[in-house]
Amino acid sequence: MATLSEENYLKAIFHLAVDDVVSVSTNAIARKMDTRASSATDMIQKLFEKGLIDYQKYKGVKLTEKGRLAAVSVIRKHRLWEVFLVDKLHFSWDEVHEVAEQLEHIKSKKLTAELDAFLKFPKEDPHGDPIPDSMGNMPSYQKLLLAKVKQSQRCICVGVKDSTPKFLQYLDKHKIALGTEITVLSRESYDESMAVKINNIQRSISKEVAHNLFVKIA
Amino acid sequence: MATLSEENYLKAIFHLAVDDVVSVSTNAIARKMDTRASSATDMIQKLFEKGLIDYQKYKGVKLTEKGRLAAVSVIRKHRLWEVFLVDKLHFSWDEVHEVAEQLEHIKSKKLTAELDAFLKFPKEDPHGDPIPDSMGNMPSYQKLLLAKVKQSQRCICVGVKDSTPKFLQYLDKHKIALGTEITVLSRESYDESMAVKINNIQRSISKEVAHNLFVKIA
DNA sequence: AATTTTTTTTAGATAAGACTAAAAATTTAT
DNA sequence: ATAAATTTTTAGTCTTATCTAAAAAAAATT
Repeated sequence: MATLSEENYLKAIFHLAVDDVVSVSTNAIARKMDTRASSATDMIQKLFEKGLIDYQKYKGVKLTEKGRLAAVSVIRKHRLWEVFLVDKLHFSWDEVHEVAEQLEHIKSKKLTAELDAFLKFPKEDPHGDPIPDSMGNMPSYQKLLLAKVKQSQRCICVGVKDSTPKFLQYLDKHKIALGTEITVLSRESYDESMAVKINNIQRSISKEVAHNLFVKIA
Repeated sequence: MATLSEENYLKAIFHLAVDDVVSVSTNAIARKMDTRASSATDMIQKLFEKGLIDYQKYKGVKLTEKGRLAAVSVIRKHRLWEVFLVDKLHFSWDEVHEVAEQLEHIKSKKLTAELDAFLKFPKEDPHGDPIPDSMGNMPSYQKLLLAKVKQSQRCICVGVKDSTPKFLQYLDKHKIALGTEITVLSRESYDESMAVKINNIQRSISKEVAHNLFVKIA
C-alpha cells in the first residue's frame, strides 16, 4: 500500500508521461512536486524498490503496470470526488481541486465504488477530463487545442488543459463552459490570437487561452 | 492547524474526559491511542506548547477551549461522513467507522458546511451519537444504559456505547436498531441479565449487552 | 514511615520525507 | 575532443512521530 507521498509522486509521474514512451526526468518530477531534485531521487529509489517504477540511474523513470494502476486509482478517486463536489455540494469547477487533492487519498474500495454509482457512473470530471474505470482503463477522447482549429470550423468546448482557478474563472466570466460552441472566424498571425464566435457574439481569443482550451470538431 | 496525529490525540482526550472535570492521564491516552506512554508524553508536550491542552507534569491533561473546539470539529466531520456513508452510499452502521476515521481529517470549511446541508442537517450519526454544530456545541441527550432501566419500564433504543462491528452486528442479528422499543420484564441478579420484550418477543439480554445499549424512557 | 509498585517523564535511537552541499555523470558548447 | 554547464546522485542533517530503556515522581502497600 502506497503512502500519501508516494501516491502524489506516482500521480505526478503519470501526468508528466503524456506519451507513455518517454521516460520522465528527476528534475521534471522535482519541479512538478515543488521539491528538490535530491528529494525526488530519494522517492524515486523508494518507488523503484517497491516495483512501482522502472528506473536506471541518470536515465529517468517510467511507471510499471503496477505503478500505473496505483496512479490511475488515485486519479479516478480525484475526479469522482470533483464530480461529487460540483454536482451535489454546489462547488464551482475552480474550487474543487484543493479538496479533491485530499479526498483522493481515502482508502476504501467500497467507498469509491458506491460513490461512482451514487454519481451515476460519470465519464468525465467537471473540467472534461476522463474518469478511469475501476479496472484502471482511462478512456481517451479525440480532443484538440482550440489553437489547432482551422478557420471557419465549428467546434465544441470539451475540456481545459490548464485547470487553475485563474483560467477557470476567466472562462466563467466570458461564459465559456464545457459544451459551449465556438466557431473560428479567422486567425491573427501577429499575436496568434483568433477571432471566434461564441454564443453568437464575436470575440477575440488570445494565444494563451487558445492553447489551454480543448475542443472537438462539431 | 493541527496535524493528523494531533487531531487524533485531541479526539482521544475528548472522548476520555467524559466528565469534563477530571483530567486525563498519560497512560489512558496511550492506551486509547494504542501507543506507548512515552509517545503520549511527547505529544502531550507538543499539544501543550500549541495551547490545545492544559498540562502539568505528572498531573494529567485537560483540553483548553481551543483544543476542545479542534476536537469537536473533527468529531463533527466524522459523524457527518458516517451519515453520508449510511444514507447515501449504502454502508451499514458497522462499516462506517474505518472510512470516517480517514474522512474526518479533510480540511475544508465549505465541504463540511455543504455536506451538512446536503444531508439535511442531521442531529445524530447512525449510532445515535449527537453531531456537534458548526460552532462546536455538542447537543446532549438524556439517555441511560439499558442496564439501569427499572422493571416493567418501556424504553426506546437511542444509541450504543460500544460501536465496534461485533456489537453492531449482534444488534442487527437480533433485530435491535435505533428506535426499537424494549420493555424490561425482570432482572436476574445472579448474572445481571434481563428478561425483556423486543418486537413483541420475549428474550434474555446479557449484562454485556445491557451495559452497551443506550435508551430513553418511553 | 518506609518500601514497593505503578505511572510518568527523560534520554537516546529509528524511519519517512524533506533539506543543503558536494560529488559524479551526462549533456552542451566551444 | 575537451571544457563548461546542467542534471542527477550521494552524504549528511532536520523534523515528526514513534520506539526502548532508564530515571524520576506519585501512589499503594506493608
